[in-house]
Amino acid sequence: MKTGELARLVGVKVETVLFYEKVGLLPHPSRSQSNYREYGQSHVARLSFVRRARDLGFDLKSVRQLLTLADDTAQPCEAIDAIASHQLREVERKITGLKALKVELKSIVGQCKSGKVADCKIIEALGNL
Amino acid sequence: MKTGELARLVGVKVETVLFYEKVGLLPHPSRSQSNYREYGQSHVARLSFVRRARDLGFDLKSVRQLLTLADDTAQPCEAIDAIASHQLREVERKITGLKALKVELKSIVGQCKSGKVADCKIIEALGNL
DNA sequence: TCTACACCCTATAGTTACTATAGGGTCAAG
DNA sequence: CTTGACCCTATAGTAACTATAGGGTGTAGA
Repeated sequence: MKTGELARLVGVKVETVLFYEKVGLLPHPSRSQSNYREYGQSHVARLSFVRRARDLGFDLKSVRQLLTLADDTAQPCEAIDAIASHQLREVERKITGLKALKVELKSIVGQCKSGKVADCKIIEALGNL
Repeated sequence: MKTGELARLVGVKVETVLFYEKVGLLPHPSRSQSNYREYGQSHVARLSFVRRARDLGFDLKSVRQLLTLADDTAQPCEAIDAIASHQLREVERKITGLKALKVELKSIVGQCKSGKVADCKIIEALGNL
């Protein structure tokens, strides 16, 4: 299949497919006479892997590591687990941060709907502290 | 005070101060004979406001809007409230997404610490689905 | 007085993970 | 035979800084 079909199949944009190829996450496919890329099932699998990892919040560097590790099937998978664990901790850290943020925003919002900016609690909260 | 002192005072890098000036979030300060920037209390307040808003997750566009609105103290502050409410909804949306992520990552992590990559549940989970 | 060092200046490039644009070729249908 | 949907490459833009290069300034110690 060509680029557009692969992209549709996996649910990414054509440009993203090209981008992943450029940065080495997707192998260079063979080309047709007219220089069109020709992808097979292995490319579908690889691209899906990348997307799924990205959706789980792994950055491209981690995805690259995971792909490298995944290709060496005889190795123990502690390194893979370490990357995933790290990612889990990162997600937990982000949630904690955002929850604190939410509390602060909640205490601000709705405080001065009918007031003038001069007495706005939001501006006050941002100005002080 | 000069750039380094302002930066230290508010807890940002010198480069960030210069960046905020360049993009119009901080007004151009006056200059000394030797062309050094000279900041006063108003700059400290403005920079603190920007940082605090950024820490609450507002993007620079929103910060710009808030600053513009804050400068017109006679206006009703509904517009300000709207921006903050939107930000609150965004934060809640992100938390929801990250929580789902966390559940998935948790179900993966620790599944195959002592196995080989060939049987790695993490790689499996990323490959399928 | 010299000079070392911390600080200031400008302008430009790099970061992440794409997304968009420009300026072209290819291919099947009407 | 031309319109439209698709493909190609290369380059620039996005957010919000961060880092670098290549220079000037100001002051404290030898």
